[in-house]
Amino acid sequence: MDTPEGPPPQRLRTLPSRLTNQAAQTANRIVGQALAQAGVRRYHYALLATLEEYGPASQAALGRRTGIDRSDMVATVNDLAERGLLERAPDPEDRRRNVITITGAGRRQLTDLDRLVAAAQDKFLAPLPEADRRNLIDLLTRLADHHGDRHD
Amino acid sequence: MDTPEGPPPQRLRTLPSRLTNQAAQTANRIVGQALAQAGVRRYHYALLATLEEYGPASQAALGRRTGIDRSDMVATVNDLAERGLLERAPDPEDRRRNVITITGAGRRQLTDLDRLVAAAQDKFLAPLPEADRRNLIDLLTRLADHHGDRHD
DNA sequence: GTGTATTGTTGGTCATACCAACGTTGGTCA
DNA sequence: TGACCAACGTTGGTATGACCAACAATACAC
Repeated sequence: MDTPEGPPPQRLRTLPSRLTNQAAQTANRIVGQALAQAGVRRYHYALLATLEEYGPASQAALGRRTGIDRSDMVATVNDLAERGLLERAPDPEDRRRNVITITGAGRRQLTDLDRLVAAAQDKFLAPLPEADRRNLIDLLTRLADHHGDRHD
Repeated sequence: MDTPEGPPPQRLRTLPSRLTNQAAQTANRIVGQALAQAGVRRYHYALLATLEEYGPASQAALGRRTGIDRSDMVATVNDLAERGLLERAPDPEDRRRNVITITGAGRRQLTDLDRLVAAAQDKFLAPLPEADRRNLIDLLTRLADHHGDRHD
């Protein structure tokens, strides 16, 4: 066999949306595999990191910070609560809310995850020297800032 | 109250994999909406573009070029065949294969899609001046080239 | 000829990202 | 005080993309 691959068409080869997607797919594969070593997914990591940085918060507030939908947040909190990585308690000051608090075990788990995620970033960005990495982060940040506020 | 939004945690804010994902999500939303105006999805566009550029090919070959899985290719070809945008015929020279050929209607549709996709790219990259766009494409291409050949 | 590979196809799985609707609760303001 | 409206957690969906395993038919190599 000798035609294992042919290049994708010109039209797609340099299409920014497609390149971005490919990179995201690669990143997700690498980060996903890394997190899987600890038995968690991206949502879990994002939630633990947010809790540790901002302290206890309601599910809705956590959803706003992480970009995770309210309904998906329910399942994510369920998962982590079952493992004792966070606690869900009714908010006495507003009975509509649950207060979500990270536990000691959660913090310890987060430390491990940080290490795994950092290694994954390095693998993802392997071909780029430091200056290019900063450059990429800058460009993507500008895209995120511009599109961030949902102006459709 | 007045904290409708808070920023995501520091840990996530500059995480390359996350920034890449956000950008990809934005791109997919924009491109997806554009293609939806013509009633198609990304796979459909990729397939039509590949057919037009390389001419008739088997489903497996098309899958290799586009990165679409064989099984997903079946459904994609089904969709487009039903609409008369391509034709599926058994290959007389290799009876395992189907030869997929784009039709005149397919070419016309592709012209429209090209226009929609181009506009979507522009919307996606709106905050970046031309030099930065080229820069971004370059960086992402280098990532794709490095990760392209599945070296896990 | 026998065994191996490829092809199209079926029928799944998983993760992410959404949306609509519901009952409960809080807050507004008339 | 009561009527509305908004926010919350929750359930139960949907769509898309990206996979994987298995199968019968066919081609190819030895």
